[in-house]
Amino acid sequence: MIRALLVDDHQLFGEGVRSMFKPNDGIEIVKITTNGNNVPSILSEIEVDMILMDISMPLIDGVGVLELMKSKGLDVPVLMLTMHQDMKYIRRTLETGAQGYILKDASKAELTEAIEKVSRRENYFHPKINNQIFDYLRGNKNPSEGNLVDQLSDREKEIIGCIGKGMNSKAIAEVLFISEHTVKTHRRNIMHKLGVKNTAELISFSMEKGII
Amino acid sequence: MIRALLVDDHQLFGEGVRSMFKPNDGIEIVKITTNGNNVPSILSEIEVDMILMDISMPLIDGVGVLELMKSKGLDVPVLMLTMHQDMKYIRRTLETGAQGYILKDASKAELTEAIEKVSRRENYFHPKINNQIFDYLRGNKNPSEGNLVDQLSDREKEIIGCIGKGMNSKAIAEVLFISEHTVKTHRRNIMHKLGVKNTAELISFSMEKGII
DNA sequence: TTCACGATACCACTTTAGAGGTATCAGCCA
DNA sequence: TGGCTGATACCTCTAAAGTGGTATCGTGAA
Repeated sequence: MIRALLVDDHQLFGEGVRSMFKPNDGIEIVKITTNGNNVPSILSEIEVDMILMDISMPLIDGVGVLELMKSKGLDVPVLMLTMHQDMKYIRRTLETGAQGYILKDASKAELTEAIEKVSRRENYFHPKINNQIFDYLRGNKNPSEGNLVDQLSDREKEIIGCIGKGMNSKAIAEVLFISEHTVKTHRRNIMHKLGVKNTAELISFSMEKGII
Repeated sequence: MIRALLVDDHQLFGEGVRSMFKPNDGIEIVKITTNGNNVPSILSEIEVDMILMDISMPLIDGVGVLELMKSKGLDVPVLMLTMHQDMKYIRRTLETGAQGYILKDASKAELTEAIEKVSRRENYFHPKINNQIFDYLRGNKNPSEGNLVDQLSDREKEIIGCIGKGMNSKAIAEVLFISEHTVKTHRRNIMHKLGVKNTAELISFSMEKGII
């Protein structure tokens, strides 16, 4: 019996997956948490063979939880679970050391296979994203290109959020209690880091990446 | 026993929800489809008491399915199921006649209550969005404000797409073989129609609405 | 057949964004 | 300690966006 911890902010999804596995499937979701920050304390209390983790979550995202685990020396194989069939997410995941990647539109059979493999510390990639993985491994050996988002500071993400709401530099300066010059400097740095030409591209990029 | 049809492109979620309901819950997911276009033919084959429908789906979105059902005179109560705690989605849903709205981070108990109510043709709104609903009903009795997106012409949507790619007015003019002046006029009209202040807000609004 | 509307185009003007710099200061890590 | 980085701030200048108009032309609906 493979004991799994499920980390997902969507209660329905979590409970659904839990009740999907019957005893003879060889898999049991022993615990569900909707807050990734709880993962370390849960791992200290109960023993699990692998973690099924959603990538996009409000308090701390899946990649954040992976990093948190790493920093605490917790070494449990992780299968990332997400809706985003998006190379940008997959890159971030691979770079932080997830064991596998599966889409939420996978079937039960695929999920079962993925959980089994990951619990044995084998890699699993959902067929739909395999090609993207190969492309990734072939091209771009340059890690600096991969996780553009991680290069952003919290302040910069905050600024992006304001821009997305339609605020101009002056308005942002007022709510953040900083100078308009500073806001403009931040905007410039952000655009340079993300490699975008203008505000429009910045916003569409940021929304795709999930920064907003 | 309430017989429900589930429309969701995420197989795992669907199978999860299906196996979550035991016979004594009084609810049975009798059919799952990942393609909303199949709903009319399914309804002609099997009888269901209500439909559980995801809003954001690739081929045809939840609102599209509702409209499709309406056009075919199919009258089955629909509970919309989504991750978006976003008034913009809720408006579209209500305007096309959904019976209820529940978030994917709801609990099983909440989902059960929602399904029961909707199957009896009562309205259900997830507690988290109740306040938003009330605000909506209080203000804005003006239906023309609701579906801003529909007011956009195809040309205007095309322009929005270009802006989202980071193109400026000049570049857009070149690829569309029109004058830069014309592009600027379109931008102005678009922003006026959508009620946004600047490009940043235009893009974030458009991406939320799914125009891009 | 008017009439409304979308697509097109132009002018003049103000505001904002964007790009080129430079610089200080606090915190963190080797 | 010394270097790196993020947050802050300022200056200058150009390019672009945004705002105020007006106007023609075709198409499809009333």
